[in-house]
Amino acid sequence: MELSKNFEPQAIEQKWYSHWMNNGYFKSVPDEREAYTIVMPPPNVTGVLHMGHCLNNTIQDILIRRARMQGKNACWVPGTDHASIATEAKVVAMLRERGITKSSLSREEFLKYAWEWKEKYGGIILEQLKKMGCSLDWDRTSFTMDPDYYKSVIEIFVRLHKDGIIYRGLRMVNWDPASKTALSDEEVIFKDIDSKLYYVTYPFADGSEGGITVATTRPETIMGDVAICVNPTDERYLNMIGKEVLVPIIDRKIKIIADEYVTADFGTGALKVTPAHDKNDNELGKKHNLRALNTLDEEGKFTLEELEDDLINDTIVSYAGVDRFALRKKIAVDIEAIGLLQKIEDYKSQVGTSERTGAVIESRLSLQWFMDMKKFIATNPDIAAAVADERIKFHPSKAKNTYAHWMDNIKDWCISRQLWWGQQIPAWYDEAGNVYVAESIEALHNSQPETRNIQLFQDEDCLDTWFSSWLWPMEVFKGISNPNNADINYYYPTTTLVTGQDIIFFWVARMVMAGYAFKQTQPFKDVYFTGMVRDKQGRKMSKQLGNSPDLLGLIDQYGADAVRFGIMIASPAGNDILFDESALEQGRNFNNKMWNAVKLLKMWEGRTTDDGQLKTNDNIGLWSVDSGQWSALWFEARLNEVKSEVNEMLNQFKLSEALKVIYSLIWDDFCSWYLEWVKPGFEQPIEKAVYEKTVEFFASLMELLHPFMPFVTEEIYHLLQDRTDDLCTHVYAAPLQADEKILAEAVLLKNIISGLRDVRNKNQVKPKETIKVHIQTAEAAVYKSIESILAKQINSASITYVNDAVAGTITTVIGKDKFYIETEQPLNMVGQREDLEKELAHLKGFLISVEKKLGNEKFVANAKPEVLAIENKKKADAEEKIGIIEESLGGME
RNA sequence: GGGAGUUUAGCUCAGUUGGUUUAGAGCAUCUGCCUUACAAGCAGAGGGUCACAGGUUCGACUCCUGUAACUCCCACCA
Repeated sequence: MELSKNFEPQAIEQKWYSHWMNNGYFKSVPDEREAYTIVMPPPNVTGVLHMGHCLNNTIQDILIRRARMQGKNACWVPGTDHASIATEAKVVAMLRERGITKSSLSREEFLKYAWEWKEKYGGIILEQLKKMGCSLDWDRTSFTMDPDYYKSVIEIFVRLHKDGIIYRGLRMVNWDPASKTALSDEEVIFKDIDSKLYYVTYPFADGSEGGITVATTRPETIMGDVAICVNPTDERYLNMIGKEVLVPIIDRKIKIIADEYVTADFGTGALKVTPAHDKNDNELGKKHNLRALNTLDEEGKFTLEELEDDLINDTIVSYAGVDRFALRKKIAVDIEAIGLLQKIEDYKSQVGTSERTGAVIESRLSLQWFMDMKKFIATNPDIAAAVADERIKFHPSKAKNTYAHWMDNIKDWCISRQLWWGQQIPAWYDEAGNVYVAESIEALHNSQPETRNIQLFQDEDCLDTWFSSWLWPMEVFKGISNPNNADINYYYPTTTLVTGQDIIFFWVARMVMAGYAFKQTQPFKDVYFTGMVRDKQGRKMSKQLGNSPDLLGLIDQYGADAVRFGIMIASPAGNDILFDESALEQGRNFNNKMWNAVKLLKMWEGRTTDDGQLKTNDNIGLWSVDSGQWSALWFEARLNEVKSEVNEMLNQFKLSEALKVIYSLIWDDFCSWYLEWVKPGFEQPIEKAVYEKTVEFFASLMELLHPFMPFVTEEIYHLLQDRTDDLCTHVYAAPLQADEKILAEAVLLKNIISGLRDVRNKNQVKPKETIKVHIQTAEAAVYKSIESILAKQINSASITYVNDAVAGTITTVIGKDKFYIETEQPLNMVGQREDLEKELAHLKGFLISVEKKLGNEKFVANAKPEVLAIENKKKADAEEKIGIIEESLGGME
């Protein structure tokens, strides 16, 4: 079979993914093995794959593939989230394009469109994950609005309501005027926004001279002002407390009141109180028994509805329906016209915006459903404790603090949304305003038969998306809808959760709560937090900036393995990653490197000589070692060494480092050293035992790399020799103890090869020119096992051992041995001297630092004996080397 | 305003409880090679007073204090 020049990923990716699927390798059913479970953070049902998903799912696939190869029962559950607000916004936008407004539709009609949309776009992201090689158990694909899932969410609501944890109340909520719904605190993102501070004077109501001036960023809310508040100790205003002033434009009489809450040194020290439009003002209003006059409708437009009829004038009427931001400017102009605007200052303030729509949030008094979180958490102390005591382990652990802080300061969760796409709140109202909560209308009728005769209306609102996704790790296994089934008992608690730090509150914390509250145990054991994927300059990836690469395009261009490599190689755990396309090139080059190694082996395949079994280390005498066999023994040891290292790193979730180590093992140790050492001369045969060992090594390397780069490794695994099994389900053998002695010998050999190549380079000895090497060493025996490799690697015609300097040669010192290199080149004595002198200076400097340490009585008295021994050895070594170099320099006179 | 984190080579990062030859890797750079697996490659090299200032210690990249810069989280002083 002729192999292509370079690795061509496209065809083989398709081939292997189908093969794995056809063999059902990703399917999991409970059995006697240990389970390794990951539930995928469900992407938004209408989303498309971006770099964040790529990172996240690559990590999950690495973990799940490794677990599978460790012989565990690996189960990775895919699925999507209905993403209430995000999806509804998209459906509304789609309808608008078709000339349909949401308000013209009934709930049923709207949901029909939404489901159509979901069916059309819902699967896209999951299909894209297949292209990345994700080994998900597709039969378990779940959706947060599947019938059973829906039922479970409702059931939990009812349960928590019964327990008095869910309640309905009129509260100040975060209102998103763009999507016309309430939001939870977590969905509000504060941004620094340049705004203005308007200084507005409220004249005294009794007609006396002057008035009180307030500084406000929101003049558009003055029609809702019900008081002016000052600090009771503020001497400027002492005599005004209790006086009445007129609200500009509307001329409402309001009192000047005093409260500690107001800080005297901000603005003018006087605050206008608008209880309907500000959380703090609302608190203040409650305390002082003030009315809350709402002047903005659900879209953030001015409304006169709650204003006193007798105060409404033409100006105010003209404001009706004007958007809050336009109104702000308008009112500023109007107040200036009546001489009450003192000045306008530039001001930077933190403004809350909607996480989804970006709209500026209004604080709005609204009747909503809430969860009393303090009460809820109190039902199970493990919720806070499990993370603190690392029953649930966060990686990186610093996320623990964030979690703890949030738990300590937890506030009630607003769970109702004025949306249709989602689980409709299972509450019914009668005309008298009584509330009935039940799983369904039938359940309600059954439990309270008298309700059959009452006209009931179900709450129009639906639940926050996160109120369904917090059940994800259990309900994907039907843990709520069908408790104690075989799956939930086997797979739950799940093993590892991989997710972004940005949803630690939205999702991670709430899953922990749900886990303990509804299943009495933790939802997962480890949480691996990924950072954010940023561009090369460290900017967030966003559509606006256009710096978000087209993932499928990248997969086409570089191959899925290269993309996986590229995103993982520079991905420190828990830190943001700066995505750079050159990392993908590195991945592609790596593919080619391995591909070419296969080609090399294929060339050897038909040219083996059968020279019996490979000798074991024990029966190799130093004086009769074959270089190929020695190399094989070395690589075996090296492989075992790295396998243990990688294993340890992966246990600690150091995925990026593990990949680096494997990369270097394959590229440097295997390709650059090992293959070159065992490579036969041109058209020469290779010893069969060595060839077979080499194939075995290569397969082991593919095994090690497979979780990271599944396609290329599976392909090579099969190319190396005919197989009846697949790498995908291959189970790792435990690594053996590495032979330390041969590892040390190899380090020496590598150093000498590099050192002598450097000498060749510096003396401009052409690569093709052979040299002769004479070694002056006290331990010639060690060299015997490696001399044939050494000779080949430095293109030396011979290696001989001498006891004295050889005249007319290039002299160099490596370790404690002297090397004399015979070449046809004219000798560059000056260069050599310089090199040796440089080395000598370095050693002398080093020796001084060691001697200084050893000369220090306190050091000798305090240092541990082993440290002292090391220092003494350093000193002896340095002195010995200095002696050797000085001798060499002397010989060069 | 409070809290957490980061600062090591041009770039991205390792550096485990203070001592392991006066700091390691990848990428990039430079030099030499079209050597028969691979120029998307091979061989070799250069490059860091470990952010700054103090302190503890026989000894500090590592521990402590302070400073600076950056990042993130929390908190609606209008």
